[in-house]
Amino acid sequence: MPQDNSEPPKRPGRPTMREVALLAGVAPKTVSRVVNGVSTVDPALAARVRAAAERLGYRPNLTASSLRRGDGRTASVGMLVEDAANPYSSALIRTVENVARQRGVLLLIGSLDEDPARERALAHTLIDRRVDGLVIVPSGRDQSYLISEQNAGTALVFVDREPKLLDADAVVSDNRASAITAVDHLLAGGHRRIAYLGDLASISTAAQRYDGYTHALELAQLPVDEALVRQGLVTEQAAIDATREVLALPDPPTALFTSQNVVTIGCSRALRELGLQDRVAMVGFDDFPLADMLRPGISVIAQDVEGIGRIAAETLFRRLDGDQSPPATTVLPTRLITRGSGEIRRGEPSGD
Amino acid sequence: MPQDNSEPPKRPGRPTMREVALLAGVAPKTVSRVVNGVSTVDPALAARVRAAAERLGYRPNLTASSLRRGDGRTASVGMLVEDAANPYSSALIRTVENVARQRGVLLLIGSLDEDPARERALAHTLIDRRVDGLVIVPSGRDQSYLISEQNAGTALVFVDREPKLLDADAVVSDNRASAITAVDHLLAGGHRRIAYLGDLASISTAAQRYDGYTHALELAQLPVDEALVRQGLVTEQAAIDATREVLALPDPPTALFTSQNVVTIGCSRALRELGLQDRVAMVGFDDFPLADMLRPGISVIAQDVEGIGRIAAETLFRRLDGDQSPPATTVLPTRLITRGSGEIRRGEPSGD
DNA sequence: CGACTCTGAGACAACGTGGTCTCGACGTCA
DNA sequence: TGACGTCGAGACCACGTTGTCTCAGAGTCG
Repeated sequence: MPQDNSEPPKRPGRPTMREVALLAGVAPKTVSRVVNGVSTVDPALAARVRAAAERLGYRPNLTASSLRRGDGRTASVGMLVEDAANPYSSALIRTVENVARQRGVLLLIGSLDEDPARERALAHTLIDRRVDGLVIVPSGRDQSYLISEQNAGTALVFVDREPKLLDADAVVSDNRASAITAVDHLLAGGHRRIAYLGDLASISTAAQRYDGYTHALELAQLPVDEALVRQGLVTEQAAIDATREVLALPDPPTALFTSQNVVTIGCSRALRELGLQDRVAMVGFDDFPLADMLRPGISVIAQDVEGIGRIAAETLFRRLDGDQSPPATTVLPTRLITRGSGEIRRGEPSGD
Repeated sequence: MPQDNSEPPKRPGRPTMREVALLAGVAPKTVSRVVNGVSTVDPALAARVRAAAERLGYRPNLTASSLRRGDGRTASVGMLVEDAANPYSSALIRTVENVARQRGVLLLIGSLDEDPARERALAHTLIDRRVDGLVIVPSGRDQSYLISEQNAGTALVFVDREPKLLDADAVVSDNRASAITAVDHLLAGGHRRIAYLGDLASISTAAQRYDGYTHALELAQLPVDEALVRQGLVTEQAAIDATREVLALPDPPTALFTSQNVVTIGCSRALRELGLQDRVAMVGFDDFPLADMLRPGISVIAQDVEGIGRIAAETLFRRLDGDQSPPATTVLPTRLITRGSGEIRRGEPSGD
């Protein structure tokens, strides 16, 4: 029977089911039933329990609950991205979050900064917290360390880059084909000397984009001039420097293909500084905010980030719901968005 | 003693301490000691335990651990922001993550989309997972629902906006003074009709910025013309429409003060469409990527987002380390960044 | 050499919860 | 009316871990 003294609980720490049970005059198990909405509880009893819980400020302990529960699910999912602050990663996080929220699942996030050691360390920390699944944009070249986790029932979905030495679901863009599209677009503008500016060649997507670049040139029966290829550009400043250097060559490129966000922005900055933004064509990989507001607008290969995130999340939850089909890679198409910078023809300044 | 059959564990689920103990021929408690690096364990025994753990692919269960541990800490912190995808929120997340990582603490994140109901719901979900602390950019006007959690020992730090009906630490920018700085800057350019374009007046920071706007005008002995004030602009499109409307007035403003990111970008877009970007001055609140690459560059009041995030995280962990001093609000200064748009003088197009 | 301390490892219980089983009360029907 | 089924609530224990206590064996010292 509920007491009627109205002081708040003075004991430090949090009230437990036992205390609620004591106050309501029932067994802890009955409190458990009420909290979990089991329908066989007498409505009057349930009301008493709820009142007691309310009075004590009781909150169920999901940690204990998931420990005891049969399936051991924690209703949380880990997400490892390159850098939570960059637009691509944060858009991905938000999209996965949207899907997860509908299931009452929370996201644990971590940034890897392209560091394979951190990938392993953070993945393990997440696993030690028994997340139900992991969404990973991998930094390393070997995910075999996750095999035992996969066997133990942790759902794994890779995003942007496929897992290595591990058979798991992945959701990626068609990097090679998209790079070919970009370079073809520049070739159609009459360009014959097209530079490639990209980040670490060790990143598989970067490698695929470079592969597309060389392939497109070969198809056009053009040589790949090593002098026009600059890789390993990690910072905006590196991209700026590289752009200056290739444009200072005796026979400079008339167009640039940039393999990634940060590089694109750096190149764009360099072109502006040199006053060449209307004379040198540029197509970048990855869209970014305000790309349309620059003059000229920056033409890009846009990935379907929301689609990628949504499908990744859906794939993950399908696995958690018991889908046993063999792991598969979903390849999403990209889109060439023409805004001006990519439509500058050889020898003709943009009319913008 | 370790066995030497080398098959991987076939049992479904994850190996536990007991199984490691069994394989190593020790008591579970000894495994616990080894895992936790207790130094009193015989090195040879510890090595045997580690080998057994390795062979089984054992990973400690932090869920169970934190349940049993005296302090009940989970080494995780919840973070509720407006929208994980927006640059301000994602920068904040990343900064807090950096501090948290040094302590091996993980971040659980949630987006509120300015929905007070979601704030409460997500805060409770995080509490049910027994996060050690919460970093919140609040959406609602009442955080008293957190009082019991605060009493129960959950550390709380509010960011960007102070808590209401709750006494807790906060880290904010000086919104009112910064708005005055912005408006003064426009007044110094000779402007007398300055529009205010802002988002929901119900958001405390927006209200403070508006307050600064009116105050600056009053100090200059100028009237606040209601026709030049547009609030509740939540989307970029709303900002575009509002900009068009105020500029279509019989006596249009010659300068705009925009209270927030999305609004600033919308206004900037509208000015461009109208061809007025070099004639109408603009200062925005909150910096954003590429603001310097537009023509003219967008002058802004920049918050010290990294400072805010870092101090918020440090304050949180100081509380978790036992700091009992009364809750305090840390106010961080902002910085006016002049890039062109705010330096357009009345009646003179920018020379940019 | 016996009583002492000290050290390292194990036995035991408990953290907060939910699965399982039990049991009393009640209703039903022959 | 008595045997049986049903149903709601509690007793009991286990989930994986660690705090506490115990204890065997080694070391120490008068």
